[in-house]
Amino acid sequence: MIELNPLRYFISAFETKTFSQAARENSVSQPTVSAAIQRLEDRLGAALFQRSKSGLAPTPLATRLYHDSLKSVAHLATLEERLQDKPQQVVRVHCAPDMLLHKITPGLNSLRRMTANLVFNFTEDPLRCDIAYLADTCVPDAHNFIPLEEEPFGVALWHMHPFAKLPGLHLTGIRDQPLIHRPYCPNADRVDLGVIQTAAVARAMNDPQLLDLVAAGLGIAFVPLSHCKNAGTRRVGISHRKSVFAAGLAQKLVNSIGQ
Amino acid sequence: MIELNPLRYFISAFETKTFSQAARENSVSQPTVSAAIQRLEDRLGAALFQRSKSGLAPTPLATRLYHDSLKSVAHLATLEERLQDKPQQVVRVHCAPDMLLHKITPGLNSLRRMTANLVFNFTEDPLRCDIAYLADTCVPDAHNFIPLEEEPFGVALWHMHPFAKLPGLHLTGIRDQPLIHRPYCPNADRVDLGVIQTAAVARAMNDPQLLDLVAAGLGIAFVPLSHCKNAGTRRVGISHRKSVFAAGLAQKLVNSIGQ
DNA sequence: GGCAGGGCAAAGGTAATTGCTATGCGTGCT
DNA sequence: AGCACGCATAGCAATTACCTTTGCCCTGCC
Repeated sequence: MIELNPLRYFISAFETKTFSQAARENSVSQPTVSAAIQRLEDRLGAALFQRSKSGLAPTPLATRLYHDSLKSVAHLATLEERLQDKPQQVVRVHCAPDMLLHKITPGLNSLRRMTANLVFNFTEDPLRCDIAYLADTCVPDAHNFIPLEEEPFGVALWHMHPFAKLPGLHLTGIRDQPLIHRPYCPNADRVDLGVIQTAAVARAMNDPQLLDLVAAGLGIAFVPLSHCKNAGTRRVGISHRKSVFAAGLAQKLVNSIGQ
Repeated sequence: MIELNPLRYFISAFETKTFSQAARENSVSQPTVSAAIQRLEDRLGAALFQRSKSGLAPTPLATRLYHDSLKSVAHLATLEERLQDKPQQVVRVHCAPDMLLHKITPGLNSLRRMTANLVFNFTEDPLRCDIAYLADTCVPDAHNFIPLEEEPFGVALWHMHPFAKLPGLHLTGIRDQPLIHRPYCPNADRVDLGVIQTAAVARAMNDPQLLDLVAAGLGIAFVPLSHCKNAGTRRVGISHRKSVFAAGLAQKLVNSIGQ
């Protein structure tokens, strides 16, 4: 009999492609996930993940198992709450325009899977919300915020940009580049303004939009390094900042995401 | 997190209304089922069964839990086999005309719930089948049969029959009663014929049919005691016989049914 | 090239869970 | 009254599930 917990660990691992993240999402240690998935594989007589040097690759069997078990596992995981007539829980989520939602979506996902009758309402208001994902420089005083991590800034470049292949980059080399501004970013003045203002080609309204512009080759932009995953990028040290969460269900999410 | 096994025990208990039968169906001891359901109730903070002196009565909560969890549990219970591409398994079942299917249906049920791609094909042929439910007096020699239990015979009476309220019955009292014959029963000659042949009012083709006739008040019949659960009945000691199962998946079924 | 960080696996120890047997008690049937 | 059956309790054994520590490898950074 395949039990529920191993399947939960597997589902998280399959979605995030890392055992460590799966462990965090399920509030267990990484070896626990390793062992559980090992047992699963032993029992099925075939591998679920290809452990290569650089990350995990799910096998076809894993894909089948995932799609086959997801619904039932999620359903049983929320059985308890459902039977107790829990009222619908609305969680208001705010994601600042200079933050990328995909950083917290795995956490939201696992939270929803474990909670019956849960609805996420996204809001523009960082004050009247249960979870806010924003830079610590714009944390409202009254709120119970939790520091998440620091991340260095870098330069986002079009993947075909000539600089994209350079091993490193100097600020001086950027002077002539068309720059896309981030007026909504609390650190915008510390990054953009100190370098060059004349070559501005656009003023975006949020970072996803901005990254689209970069990816289209319109110009370069100063963004947190983690924002450059999709568009080709090289980094240059400029400053640091912290990302933080608001209270409410936040602690669970922090456990799912932070280290 | 509510695990799978307790839910399986609960589902069996809910269906059969006895913990002991649930234990047999799941190949565990009765205290195990008791404890598991106790834990379930503790966790939910409410009773699932009303333990009265005469049997179990499921609470509304139990009904909700049953319908809510049945599908998911059954789905996950067969995950393993499904992932291993088990071909469809056809199990040919024979139920003799003098046996009542409902005796083995709980076993069939739990077997199907634990097995992926399982189909029961019912057949009239007691030789070419995987499971046969029949009296030991008609067991084919070559087969690997397993004795199930002995059960005494009795007299099936219409529930409004004047005899139905008597504490006991003598064979002499039956002489004048209209009798329904069971020509398909291997012991028919040992029961019917020894008593009276003249008052026969019908010759049924199988026991379910016969019991319908009894329930309609057409007459009385000699049948195994367990056949009289629905129609009002009083018993008279006549003879014993054994019921048995054939090989194949039979052992699992025997565990589910026999003591 | 050297160093730090992150991720996976293996080993050893601990605690909780799950199951069993044995027993007692109350019912119902004979 | 005696017997069979079903549920609950108690005490016990064994598995398991988990954690921490450690080591190794890869990657990214200086």
